[in-house]
Amino acid sequence: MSGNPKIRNMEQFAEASGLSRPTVSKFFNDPDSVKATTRQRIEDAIKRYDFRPNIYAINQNRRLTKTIGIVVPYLSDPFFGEIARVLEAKCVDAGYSPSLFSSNGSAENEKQIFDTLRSMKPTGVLLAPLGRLSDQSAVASFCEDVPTVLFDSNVEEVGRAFIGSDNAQFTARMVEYLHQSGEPPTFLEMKTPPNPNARKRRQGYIAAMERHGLTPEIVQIGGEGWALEDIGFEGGKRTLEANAFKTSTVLCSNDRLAIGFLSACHEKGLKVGLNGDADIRVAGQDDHPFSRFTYPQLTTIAQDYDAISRRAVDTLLTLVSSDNALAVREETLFAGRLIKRASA
Amino acid sequence: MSGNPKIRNMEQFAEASGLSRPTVSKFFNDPDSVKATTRQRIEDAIKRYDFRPNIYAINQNRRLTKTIGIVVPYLSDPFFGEIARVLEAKCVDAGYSPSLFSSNGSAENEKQIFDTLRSMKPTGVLLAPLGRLSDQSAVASFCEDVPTVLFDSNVEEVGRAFIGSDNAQFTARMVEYLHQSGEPPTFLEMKTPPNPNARKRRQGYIAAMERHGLTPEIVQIGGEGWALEDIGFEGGKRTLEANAFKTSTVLCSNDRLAIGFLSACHEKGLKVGLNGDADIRVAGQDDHPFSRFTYPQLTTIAQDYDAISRRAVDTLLTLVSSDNALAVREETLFAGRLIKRASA
DNA sequence: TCATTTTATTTACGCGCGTAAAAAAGTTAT
DNA sequence: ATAACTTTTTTACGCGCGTAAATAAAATGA
Repeated sequence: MSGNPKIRNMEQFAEASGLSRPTVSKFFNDPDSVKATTRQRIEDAIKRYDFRPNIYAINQNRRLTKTIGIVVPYLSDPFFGEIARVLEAKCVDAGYSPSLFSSNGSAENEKQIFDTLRSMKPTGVLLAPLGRLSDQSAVASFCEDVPTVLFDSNVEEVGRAFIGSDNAQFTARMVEYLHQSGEPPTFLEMKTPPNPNARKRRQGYIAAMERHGLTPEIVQIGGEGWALEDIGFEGGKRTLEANAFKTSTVLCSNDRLAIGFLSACHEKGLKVGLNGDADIRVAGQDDHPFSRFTYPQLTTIAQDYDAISRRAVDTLLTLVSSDNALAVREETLFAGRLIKRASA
Repeated sequence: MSGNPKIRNMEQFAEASGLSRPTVSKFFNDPDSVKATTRQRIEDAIKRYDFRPNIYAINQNRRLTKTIGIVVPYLSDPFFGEIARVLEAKCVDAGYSPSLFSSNGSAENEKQIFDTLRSMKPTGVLLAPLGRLSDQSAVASFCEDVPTVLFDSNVEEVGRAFIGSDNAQFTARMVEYLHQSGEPPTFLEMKTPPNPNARKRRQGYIAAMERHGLTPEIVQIGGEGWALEDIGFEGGKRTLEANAFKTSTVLCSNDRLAIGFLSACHEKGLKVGLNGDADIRVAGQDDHPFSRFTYPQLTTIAQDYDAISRRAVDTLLTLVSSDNALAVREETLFAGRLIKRASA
């Protein structure tokens, strides 16, 4: 294939394929902008010499960088890993080069990523901010500079659009189910959760309970950071020891907390499940990839990964293709689907 | 801070800070290459104008791109998520800009990433190849073109170095423990595993069993791809139904398989554990982040994440700083640590 | 203080490509 | 075949920076 390795730039490549450099340049910007026969000649030459234009030279001169930044708060979390995977794929499909970053739970990292992204001059950015932990003004000013679509966790009035889950619906649906199938749940959450969805979920829980004429029962546990399973385990253990649950049905703010809490239940010798011989029912929210493999399998509300990521990319693309003219900042919330499994 | 937003390039920045462009350029290449007072003036000016040189113009002209590519086979796998996180941090510490890619289990993606990386002209690349699924010649030719250190899964004779775990030691240690604490294990693995470590682990198992004068018992389950928990669950269920385990101690090729297999055991009503009243003992390998939260908690061998990632980055950096003169391709294998938990 | 060394400036070119304008060549319709 | 259109070529400039060589200025040292 690469018979002649002597091609070092577009000039030489154009010469070797018997065309002028501007024509070749035009092709690389949009293969359909040249005549079909010309295009064929170039594509043949590409195979023959396997030439690729220098991306740095391209990006230096183009206003449209053809690159999209993707930022998630914690890539080791399979939830975000999965989201990132889908987002990447969709960007590639749309002809963009995704560039992936994880702030790893640190606002300092997040700011550094913003700097890097600014200097990359990307077409647009898909950003799942740290939330409460973020440097709010840093996020806001970044979104001013770069066309950004927020996802997963919302920051009011910031970014061109927000795509996420309808957290109020999540908890409402789950409360309804738990209530009907036995007993209304106590809500288990962190006192200072790293993810801003937590607040919406608590509010949703309270609202749902009150709609049913029930008294909300909330247990808040300590801990900081993103080691949510550990926090759920430690906090759950302490709470169980203190006998602080008013009911024997627990709805956790998210699946990772629930996964830790399940461990705490096991440690305390509690049998978790829906059946009559069980001591406690436990439910989560998110349908985390591992929630199918807990024991018992975790009842939860599934986030619509695919819809969220598809819509996020679509929104960003229409945004940047239409001269950034999204009249009004729109928020799209997707409903969750109840996944009944053995834990509740 | 950004009082004067009029600075658009290094020329203007140099003027605004009362210096010449070459001096400023020198500073950005190496802040210590200019006099302390000059450096201070530039650093003040940076804060005042928050100027950052155009990375595309920089990279076009420098041979040393100051960027390092990181490629993993599956980012949604928390194991690789964690490795990637540590690698990224270490690259940043060393003054490089890491660029993260996941081939998501597809050789096609992997090749595309190679192309992207080639055009990025990175200082070096840290690559965990897909292994068996990789286009072997694509991997080899890429490693010819770009200084690459392989990690996690080895490809013979390819790349400048390999850093990974001593898989033979892993299985040997585990077999020894399981043997001494009860009964030697049957080995559970995929018939066609996506990760090449699997082969080494099987061989290690066989060797270890024979060293103890025992007959190796291997159960291979079907399935393709990276949904290892599902594969472990489905295959495990079928195997249990067929009563195919010769012993009631099972060593899984990796933790994710084990996590799925645990679910299969629960579904079949088997009690997993070390105690006398348990039906079966299950162990894994890797110390996957979730193995502490299975029920029962998974006994496993811990990969030394930190040592592997630290060594991988170090090796790459010395490699590229010493004119790529690593005399001989070196392979570094780290031993695993036995983590005794409740499942075995 | 003057000679020596270190550091900064001036000047000038190159990197690989985008892109605009005008001219040339090729294509299609009548 | 001629006019009208489409596509390609020519020419030429610019992007923002690296970098080299010669020169000038500043710091150091005895």
